[in-house]
Amino acid sequence: MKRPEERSRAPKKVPARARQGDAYHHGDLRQALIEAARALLEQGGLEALGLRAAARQAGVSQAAPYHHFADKAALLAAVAAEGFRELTRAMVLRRDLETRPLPRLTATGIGYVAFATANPALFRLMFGGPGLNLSSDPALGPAAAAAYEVLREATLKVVAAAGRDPADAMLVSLSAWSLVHGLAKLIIEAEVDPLSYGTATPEALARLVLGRMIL
Amino acid sequence: MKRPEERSRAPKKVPARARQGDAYHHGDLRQALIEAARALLEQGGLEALGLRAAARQAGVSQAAPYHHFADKAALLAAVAAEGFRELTRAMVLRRDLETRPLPRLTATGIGYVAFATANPALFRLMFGGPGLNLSSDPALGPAAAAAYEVLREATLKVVAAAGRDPADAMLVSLSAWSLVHGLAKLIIEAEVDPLSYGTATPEALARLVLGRMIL
DNA sequence: ATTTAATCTTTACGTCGTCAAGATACAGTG
DNA sequence: CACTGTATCTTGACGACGTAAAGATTAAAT
Repeated sequence: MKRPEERSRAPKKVPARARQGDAYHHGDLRQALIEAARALLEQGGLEALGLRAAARQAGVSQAAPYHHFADKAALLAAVAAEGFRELTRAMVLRRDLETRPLPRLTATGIGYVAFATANPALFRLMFGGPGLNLSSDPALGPAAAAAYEVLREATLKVVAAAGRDPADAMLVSLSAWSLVHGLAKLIIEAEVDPLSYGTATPEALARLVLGRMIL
Repeated sequence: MKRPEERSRAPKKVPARARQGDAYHHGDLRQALIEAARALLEQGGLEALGLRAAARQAGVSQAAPYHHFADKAALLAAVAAEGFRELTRAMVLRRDLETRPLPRLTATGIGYVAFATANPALFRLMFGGPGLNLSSDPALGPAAAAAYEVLREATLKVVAAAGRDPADAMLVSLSAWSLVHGLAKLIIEAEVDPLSYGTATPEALARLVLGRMIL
């Protein structure tokens, strides 16, 4: 009984079928567990997400997940990594609606906040889930770095277009990241209400805050 | 057996002594539990903090805490509330070293980041501990609001001194809060290393980022 | 067709949050 | 001072969780 960390995970020689009558071998339990975890996350928040609950939701015994994930943290990391990829998509999607550097940066930031507020439990998991840090899982760090890279690149272009010292770009990126991350977290955790600021949606509030941002 | 939520908590008619030989009645178990929780938090992080563990640390049986806290979330809320009061002190302390409005605001923000990075587990608990939201406990929301008030007041003064529209103050406050909160969270969770920015301490990095802040 | 390896199940252990029932000590009344 | 109520603490138990070990079942390779 080989344990997941020692198994080759890349080629995986997929069984080419996932026939339904097969009660024993599931087909792709790994993905099913990730999806089950996502569903639990959206319905009951972080506390509702557990290994046994995910196994139940996937219609499988409680110990089955251990053939696909080393432990609970590994499942959470897989879900979080998927979250970071979705966050990246959310930012890129909005960024590409604009052409000039500054609006592109602003749109990227709005995408960040929009994703976070639309998926609060997932966002919470991504940053500081239980037993989870960005360097724990080998796939999690890169996924997070890719997301940040979108923000970093956008600020870099703005700094260049503004004729600023490129050496400042790193700090500007960090500031921008801090601003959008903090705003997202505050809306989620501290229950900052967009309505209190005369805006209907979190995106609109993000637009207001980011509009005040000066390099 | 009255339950804590129905008990009068204010006057409390303190037993006037906490003699040591008394193995049964503890003296002030409530405070002892809070302190035990704080110790667990600092040593083992959020996951190490549990009702049973706190009871063990306080040298008391597993069910004893239920005479002082309705459930686990109530204990966490008490610890978090204390955290918010300490955060407030940390900000006020640094703010009062300055006299001009803008440096006072900057110092307040640096205090925020310094406190968060010095007490990462506590800060995590304060914003989004398990089963904890700022409106769950009747004492938690006010403690958090008091902390924010320090930041809000500092930005208000700066906005006034700069001759800006006071109506903007709310948004400026939110932006400042977002910036320091995001920076603190990123240092804690995303492992942003101050050394990568040529600074030795989180405070120094905060000073750099906040130095870029323009109203 | 036989073997090997991967996947899934059952059973079990220790820990956790929580509850119910009982023991113990304090506080105020007569 | 004795009595009584009430707050506090203990023991014991229940169900849920993460995890491990050992066995059953199926797929893939020889």
